[in-house]
Amino acid sequence: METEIIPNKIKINKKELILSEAATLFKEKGFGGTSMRDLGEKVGMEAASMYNHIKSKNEILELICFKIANQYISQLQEIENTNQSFQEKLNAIIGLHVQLIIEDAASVSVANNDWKYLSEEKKNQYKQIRKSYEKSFANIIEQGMKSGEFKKMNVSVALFTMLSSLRWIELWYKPSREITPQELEEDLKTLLMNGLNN
Amino acid sequence: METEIIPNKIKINKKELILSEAATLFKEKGFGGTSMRDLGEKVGMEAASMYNHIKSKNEILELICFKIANQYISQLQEIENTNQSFQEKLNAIIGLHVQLIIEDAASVSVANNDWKYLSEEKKNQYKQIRKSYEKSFANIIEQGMKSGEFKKMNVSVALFTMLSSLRWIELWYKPSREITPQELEEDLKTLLMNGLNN
DNA sequence: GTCTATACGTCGATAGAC
DNA sequence: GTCTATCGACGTATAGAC
Repeated sequence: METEIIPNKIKINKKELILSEAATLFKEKGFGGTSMRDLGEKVGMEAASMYNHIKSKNEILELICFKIANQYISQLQEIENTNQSFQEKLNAIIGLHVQLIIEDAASVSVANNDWKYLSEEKKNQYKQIRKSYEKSFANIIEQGMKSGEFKKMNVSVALFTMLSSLRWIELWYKPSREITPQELEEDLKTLLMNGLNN
Repeated sequence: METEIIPNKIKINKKELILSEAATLFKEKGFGGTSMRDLGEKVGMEAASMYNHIKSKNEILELICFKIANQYISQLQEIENTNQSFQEKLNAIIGLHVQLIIEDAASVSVANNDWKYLSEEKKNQYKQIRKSYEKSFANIIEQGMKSGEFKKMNVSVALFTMLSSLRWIELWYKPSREITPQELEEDLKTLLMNGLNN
């Protein structure tokens, strides 16, 4: 392991550097719009040299997408296994999304937008993971409707409205915005749980 | 004009056919993932032959993106110029998005996702149009907050939450879904204006 | 492990016959 | 207006020197 610690900054190895720069570029220009030569330039390496660290351009995409997918899955499971009310669970999910986006906006963006460029096999795997995430999420909503905590409506409409309300953050949030992550999270919870109407 | 009417089906000319098939393919595989040869196959024509109808692959993208952008802009202006309450105006905007997506989901998807592949000049034009749309939308939200109709919160958070809540429909809605456009619109209005909580 | 050179495919687009 | 043939650019990836 060549990882070493430098004051206030974790120095990452070449492979991690490639993945990190790739996420930034894919977010900006899309997977198809980013060439290995573009990426090499950012990494400070000829395109050919990167093949000593990764197997293919597609492997980069896979590593990014599945890293994010696994984070969402594992954290959702933790939320599911608590004894909170359904309302509290939904609030926790909103917090989870805000947190993951703020931690690594570029990778989340790639997972959300460029997964369709995965190989057929990996794409199917990815879709299955996503589906299972949506199913768990939908279950919480549905149970909350049955318990009377939530309004009764089409569960898919509620699910996808919440999911996409959480996705735009990745496109919009920058540390320079005049809003803290805490305020962002607060407003989102208010809006989704109680609506805009006064 | 070689357009002619066939019972229950409007026969469109070659250029419109190319644009329509392109929107479907771009939505499915992305602009970068779709080759002119792919498109030619769907249209029933060699790739080279399409250049008798369009100037370039990029022109196809421009025509799709600006057609949609102009529809949103002009219809938003109509809503702005009415004497409704701000709440009613927001409801009308929700209805506008549902309607445009149901009319032409593929083109809306392309305008939302592939605009970044526009030429530098056209991309700037597009971003400006989008910005002006967002500004008008934000004004309605802000005025409603001032009038006391809406809860006071960060206007951008409210704006982008609403906008992205309306975007997922394009990815999800199919006529085969067990929900009518009317029910979809109704649930969206309830959720965004009054929240999920009971 | 990084480089240069390059193989080899596919891309958008054009030329010119019909 | 459609075709076949093809150009030149650029894509990913590999080979082999250092």
